[in-house]
Amino acid sequence: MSDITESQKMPDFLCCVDCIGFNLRKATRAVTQLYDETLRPSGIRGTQHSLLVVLKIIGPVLVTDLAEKIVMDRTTLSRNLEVMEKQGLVNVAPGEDRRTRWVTITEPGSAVLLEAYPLWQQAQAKIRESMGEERLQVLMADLSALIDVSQAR
Amino acid sequence: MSDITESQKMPDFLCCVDCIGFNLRKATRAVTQLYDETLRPSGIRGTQHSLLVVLKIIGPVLVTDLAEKIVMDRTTLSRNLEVMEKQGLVNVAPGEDRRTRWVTITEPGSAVLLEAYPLWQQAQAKIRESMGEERLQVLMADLSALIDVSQAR
DNA sequence: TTTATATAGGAGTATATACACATAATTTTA
DNA sequence: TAAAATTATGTGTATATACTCCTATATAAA
Repeated sequence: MSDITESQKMPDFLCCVDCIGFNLRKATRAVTQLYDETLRPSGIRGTQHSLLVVLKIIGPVLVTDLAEKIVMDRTTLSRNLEVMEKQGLVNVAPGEDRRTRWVTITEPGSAVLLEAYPLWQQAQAKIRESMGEERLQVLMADLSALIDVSQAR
Repeated sequence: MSDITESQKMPDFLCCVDCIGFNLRKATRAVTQLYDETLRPSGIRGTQHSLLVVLKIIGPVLVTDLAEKIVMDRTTLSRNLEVMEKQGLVNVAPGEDRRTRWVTITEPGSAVLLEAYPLWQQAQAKIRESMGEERLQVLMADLSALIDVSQAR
């Protein structure tokens, strides 16, 4: 067998099905669907729920700061906030520095969040009870580590 | 303190930042960006790369079967395939059962996949070397378990 | 103080995602 | 075999995602 033949051999790509990104996206699709479905009676999705939660805890906050906090592209966050502002869930208002926008959860937003709470608990409990507490703690730490290595430049 | 006051107390939502869905999406955004950025010279994204890999290994395959295999909504897959067909990466052709469509990776699709291989390896290695092999094995198993519990009805 | 640079955000475009509904073809049932 | 049920897929609509380019504003430098 010649070296040329050896070096030109087509890989079988079997190892590529272990792609971290692929498997993360796959799991995220399934899990997001569970949360979305469970949250449906509240009228908001998982993404919106998470955004309201963060705003409730750390808001008011600037768009760019919020984006960095939740590891979301600034423009993605802007588009998401646009929808939620139309729905009356959040308020986006210019600051003293007129380049900036302060994002705040509204009173209706807080009400929806409260209404969604038992629903969110239900989805969260389903996973928690199946996976177990310790396993989830490890998973959370690993997800955090994935963010760190992915953002390391 | 009365029972009514107690029961009406607003939760602080701090526990909600441990939402599995939220943290999964957060990590997926970061990791997907790493793969997308690394794959950029090949002209395809992580999602498309994964799709080509699966097609290379198990194709030709019907749309619905492929969707189930990769835990993706059938209509989402259709939309993604539409783009990739326009780019000449895949072929979608009707089967004998005229309701069905067989999806196949094309010759150009295979070529792109081969070109993307070292790039994908680079992104994968970066994460692998940072996280370690055993930790990743556990993570993969946990992601798989998340899919199972999320889809359990 | 004018100019250069940096920062915050928006707009255009494109892919990724999925639900509700519709259609066409096949299979099952009466 | 004709009607009913099932199956495979497509369409309309909406949110989620992010890159590139652009504008407005503020800060630093000359």
